[in-house]
Amino acid sequence: MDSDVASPSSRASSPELEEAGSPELLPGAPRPQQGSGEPGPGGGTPRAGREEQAGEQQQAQAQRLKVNSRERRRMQDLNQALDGLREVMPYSQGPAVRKLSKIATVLLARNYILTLSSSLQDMRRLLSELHAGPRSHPLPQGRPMPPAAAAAGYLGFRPAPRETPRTAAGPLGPVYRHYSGLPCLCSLCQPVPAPSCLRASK
DNA sequence: TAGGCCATCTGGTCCT
DNA sequence: AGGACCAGATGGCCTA
Repeated sequence: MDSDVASPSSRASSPELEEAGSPELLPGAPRPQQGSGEPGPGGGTPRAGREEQAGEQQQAQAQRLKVNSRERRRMQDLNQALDGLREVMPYSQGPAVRKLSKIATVLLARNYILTLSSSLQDMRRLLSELHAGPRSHPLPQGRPMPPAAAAAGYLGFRPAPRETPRTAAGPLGPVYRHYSGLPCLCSLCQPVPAPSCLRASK
């Protein structure tokens, strides 16, 4: 909830755009990059030609601003969606905890879903076994104990407690922590192919 | 100070 | 033609 959903940006890095006024072409953002320099050096056109050119430039500029604005909005929507995802993720949230990075959020969400699916399957199997034979032992002898408790933990998941038994300084960074009593969701403990950008390289 | 993360701009591509 | 999506580039902020 404390996320930056409402604010235009979560980081101070974003050059505060004047929402209503002139959003584009920020004062401190002269983008000299990419050879998008003036297209026409002015091929000897007289006054009329120059005015026409200026008009075209203005039009192109306006079009650019529009595209930029749309793109900005698109990215903000994406970030909102990510914030929504963070809100339901099992990691401690609060002012003292840094926000999960985007990539960590996505990876964690995937593992979370996988774990929930697995737990759900176990629960269903348990239920069907219970219904099948009332007198029989709910758990076959040789079978490894299903993580029923863990599943229950997930199904009735509460915001993680303060205590953090051990930390994972892995791909998910210092933000994510392992919690006692809950199967780990991080990519260290789950077979999730970590993208190259996350592989420990230093 | 280096590296991580991020927001933004921009050009390209694809789709409607 | 216009919009959505994507990826590369750039520069700012923050932390170890």
